[in-house]
Amino acid sequence: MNAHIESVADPESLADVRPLLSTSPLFGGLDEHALSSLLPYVSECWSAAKDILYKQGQSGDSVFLLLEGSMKLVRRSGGAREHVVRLVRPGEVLAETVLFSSAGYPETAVALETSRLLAVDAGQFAACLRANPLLAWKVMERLGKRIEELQAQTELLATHTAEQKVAAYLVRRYRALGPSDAVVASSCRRSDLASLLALAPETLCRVITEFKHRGWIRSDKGRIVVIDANGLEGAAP
Amino acid sequence: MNAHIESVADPESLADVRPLLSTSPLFGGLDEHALSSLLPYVSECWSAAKDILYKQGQSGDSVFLLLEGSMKLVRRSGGAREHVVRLVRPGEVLAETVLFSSAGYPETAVALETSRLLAVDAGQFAACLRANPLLAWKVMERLGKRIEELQAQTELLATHTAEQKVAAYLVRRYRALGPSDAVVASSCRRSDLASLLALAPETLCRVITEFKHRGWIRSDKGRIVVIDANGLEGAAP
DNA sequence: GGCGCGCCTTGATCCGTGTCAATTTCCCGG
DNA sequence: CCGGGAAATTGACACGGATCAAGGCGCGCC
Repeated sequence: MNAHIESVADPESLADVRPLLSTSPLFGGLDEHALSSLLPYVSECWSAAKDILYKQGQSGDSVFLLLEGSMKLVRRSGGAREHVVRLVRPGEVLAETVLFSSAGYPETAVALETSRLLAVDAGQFAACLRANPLLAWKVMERLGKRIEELQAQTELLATHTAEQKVAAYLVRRYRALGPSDAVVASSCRRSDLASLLALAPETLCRVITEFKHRGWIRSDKGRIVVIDANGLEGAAP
Repeated sequence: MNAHIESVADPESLADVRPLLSTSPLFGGLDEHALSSLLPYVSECWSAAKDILYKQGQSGDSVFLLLEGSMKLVRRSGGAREHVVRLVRPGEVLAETVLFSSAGYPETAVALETSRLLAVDAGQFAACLRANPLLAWKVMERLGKRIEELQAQTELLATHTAEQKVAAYLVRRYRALGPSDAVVASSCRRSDLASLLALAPETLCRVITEFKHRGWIRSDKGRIVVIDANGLEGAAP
């Protein structure tokens, strides 16, 4: 049930990791020396669908980079109420805040499909950051992006009408993926998406059927495909 | 109407700036050399009530540290609808994302009362970050805190009932200030607070009077004083 | 010190969305 | 290929909060 983490001592794994690092958005552009200093603390890691990669509150000893697949980050605050905070796609970083906070993982990470990740030891990574300004700079850029995403998310939740929330979300995802790929939401249950947008699953369903009738999107078994981005934008002020 | 920025060449100002820096949460703990390298790019800066410190979209050339007073950050997205994104208190940093993004200031900063700030040149500060790993580390910690705050804010907005939103906000502020100071919201209009919580001003008003009747808070002309934090917590799941 | 504007407050009404419940579809295992 | 269960859909209904409208208070300006 838990994620399988490849041993760092596995030579096969080590051989694989380096090219993965250098092509990743986070570590790309680092010089040879920086990459080598990081390498011993990086390991490949797989999660099958529904696997829990880490649990909220658990002491955080790794930061993750998602290579393939997708994951959802779920947070349980106070009551029994559980809330999807984020959907993670390839190229994104999970559990960044573990680097600074000693409170452990702030949320639970669950794989939506079979996923491949890189796990980076948090303590060693922090040490590398202090020694390598270029790497530190890249991490800061990444944190800045996360802040912008979160601001967009708060704005989305501040919107009152359900149609605006969904339209704004679809447009944002559509733009982030580039117009080449119109598949916006995939491999996540409707109820997960609803939770992310702070909507009841039934409401989300109604909005989606409405948008389909207007010819803005197409819903292809679990996937949502954007057809008319302009139409959606008109509904998301 | 605009903020008054002291010239960096003003010797009086320069003399003042150093102790301000070393006692600030962001720059405190830096060695002499780092402080000195930063000093030429830091200037003191005042904003009177209702002054605009910077405007959304304007090219961002400075990051700010609030020393005294309070400010609100307002964002206008798409439509004419304006939305308060954040209330800033002394010790906090404004416009951090300007360091990484070239899109200019992401929001407009308005002073709620007479406020004193430090302005740090963004380009020079970025250069210092690259040269000084300890400073970079402090900035990253700060960014991590902002991310946690934003996550708390999204969670707050995802809450559906108005009472829960207000109670959660008051408790969060109360804890952040330490139990010594029970004055949670001050110097901001009710409508600003309502906008921050994505509520209609009328609704916020009703909730506040309700909480007063329950003996949880006291509302003293523009200020809100927490009396019974436990009671509030009971309403904020 | 009095006037006037703007904000807070209070009241009444309506719409949107959460909730509950029933049915259908999808997915996976037998 | 068929069967079971979970998720997705669709419908009916009630409730919370947004909206509209009016009154009261404080504050700044003259």
